[in-house]
Amino acid sequence: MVVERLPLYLRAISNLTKQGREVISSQDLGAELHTTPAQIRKDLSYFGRFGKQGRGYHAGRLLEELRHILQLDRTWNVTLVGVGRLGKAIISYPGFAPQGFRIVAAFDADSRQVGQLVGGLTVQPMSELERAVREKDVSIAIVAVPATQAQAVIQDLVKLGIRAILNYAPVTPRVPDSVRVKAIDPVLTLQSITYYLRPDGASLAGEEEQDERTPV
Amino acid sequence: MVVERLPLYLRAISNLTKQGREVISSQDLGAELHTTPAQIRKDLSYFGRFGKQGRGYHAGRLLEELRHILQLDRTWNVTLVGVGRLGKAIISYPGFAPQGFRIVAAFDADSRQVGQLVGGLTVQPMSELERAVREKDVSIAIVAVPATQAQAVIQDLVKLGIRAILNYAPVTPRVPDSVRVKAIDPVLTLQSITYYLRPDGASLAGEEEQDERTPV
DNA sequence: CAGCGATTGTGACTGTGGTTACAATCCTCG
DNA sequence: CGAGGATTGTAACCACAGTCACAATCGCTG
Ligand SMILES: NC(=O)c1ccc[n+]([C@@H]2O[C@H](COP(=O)([O-])OP(=O)(O)OC[C@H]3O[C@@H](n4cnc5c(N)ncnc54)[C@H](O)[C@@H]3O)[C@@H](O)[C@H]2O)c1
Ligand SMILES: NC(=O)c1ccc[n+]([C@@H]2O[C@H](COP(=O)([O-])OP(=O)(O)OC[C@H]3O[C@@H](n4cnc5c(N)ncnc54)[C@H](O)[C@@H]3O)[C@@H](O)[C@H]2O)c1
Repeated sequence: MVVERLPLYLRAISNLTKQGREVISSQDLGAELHTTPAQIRKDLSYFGRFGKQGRGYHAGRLLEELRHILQLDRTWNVTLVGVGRLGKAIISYPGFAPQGFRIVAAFDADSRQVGQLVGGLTVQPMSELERAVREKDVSIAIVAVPATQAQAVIQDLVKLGIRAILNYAPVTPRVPDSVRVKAIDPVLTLQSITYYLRPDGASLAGEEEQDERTPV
Repeated sequence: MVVERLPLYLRAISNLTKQGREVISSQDLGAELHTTPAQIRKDLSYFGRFGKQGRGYHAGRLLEELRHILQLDRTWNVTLVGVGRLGKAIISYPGFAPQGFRIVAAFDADSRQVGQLVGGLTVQPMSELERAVREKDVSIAIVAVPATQAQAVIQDLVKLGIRAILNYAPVTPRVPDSVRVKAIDPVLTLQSITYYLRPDGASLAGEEEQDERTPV
């Protein structure tokens, strides 16, 4: 949970730095991210003491520390499997590289996709996957194949030694515990959002709006 | 947290149903979703008693109940703002409609995008946004504009009465408490994933691997 | 250099989410 | 129709993430 927030902090600090800020307080960060300063201090203190009382955190220093904690002080090679509509948007997304994630190879099972040049990369056939993972030291894969293919593709990736997967397919794949899988699924997200979209903003869940509990 | 899992249950039950299953136990669901049966029972019991001891849950019944809880027993009209590379992939994604999310209008500020036909929708100029939201009863918006524009666009959407936003832009926008915002950001996701990608799988965080706590 | 305002780091507390264990209940089958 | 196996629902328990409050510390200023 903490770890999921650190990238958010990273982004906020980065933004404030670009605005010329040198020193940043937990208040500043809290305001930027819409959370409480205490939360931020607690999170950071979990990894070390980076601030100065009465002053705040030195932006550059904190950036570096967070990058180090998250292992973002290096480059990560990423491979993409499934270069359909979504895959194409992902490849040509310029947001990965500046953060140290380089998509170094893209693969598709469809021969009509193979050979295409997308975002500076030539789409390769699946038969080349193994070599690429090995030679290019890839440890992260982005999966953007149809749901029916996802489990099989992911299984292959795991066999090749991939250690983390960003999965766009609407499935919950089975992987060894050693492999981290994170899913991105807009439908699931929308499906939970609607829960809160009640006319009155009322809640459900067993009528717990009765604050006086009637003892049996 | 519970609410975020329900869509997962929904999907799993739906899958099992398609495989012909009529009755589903918490075990089955747990196996499918890679969680514990107890977790699932607890979650469900929070909203009511849907199962039968010794048997399990009736798939159809449970599906309906979950849909009702999440307010998915209706159609939701959605609008998309920002029809760039990502926006185009989203519009033409066939996964929304079957779950009751209909993208009924798409908007872009760039006149070169306006008028284009994408996935059965004609891209409209921003000036038409207000009318569409009003006339088509849109309460959810998907935002896929550049980061620099996101806050402004979202502010406008909120003013028009949008109650939920699925935000793809890498910013944490400020919105009133009444508006739900969920972000989808693959970079943030990758940035937290790398934390766990240590060679040995070791953890960091103040060396808490010492299980014997030395009392002060 | 003392006093002051600001801000951190953290101990203590709180609440909530998750796990465990089991009584209650149900279906089936002989 | 009774026994047995299966499975739920939940009470009791546990753990931990988040909140609160404050002493400790810092830089600045006069
Ligand atoms: N388009 C979106 O906005 C969107 C959003 C969320 C999730 N998704 C999911 O992402 C995935 C891809 O979506 P899309 O719209 O790009 O679909 P798509 O059909 O356009 O692309 C899928 C690509 O995967 C390739 N493929 C199929 N089987 C393969 C295999 N075994 N190995 C390698 N490549 C294979 C296909 O040739 C195709 O190019 C789907 O699972 C979809 O549900 C898409
Ligand atoms: N492409 C991806 O895979 C991807 C992944 C994650 C996040 N994102 C984010 O999604 C957003 C869009 O990404 P993209 O790759 O589609 O970029 P893009 O530049 O291809 O598309 C952005 C679109 O938004 C339009 N736009 C700009 N300002 C606008 C405004 N004020 N109102 C309405 N429309 C406006 C532009 O005309 C353009 O068509 C960005 O914030 C990006 O960071 C993209």
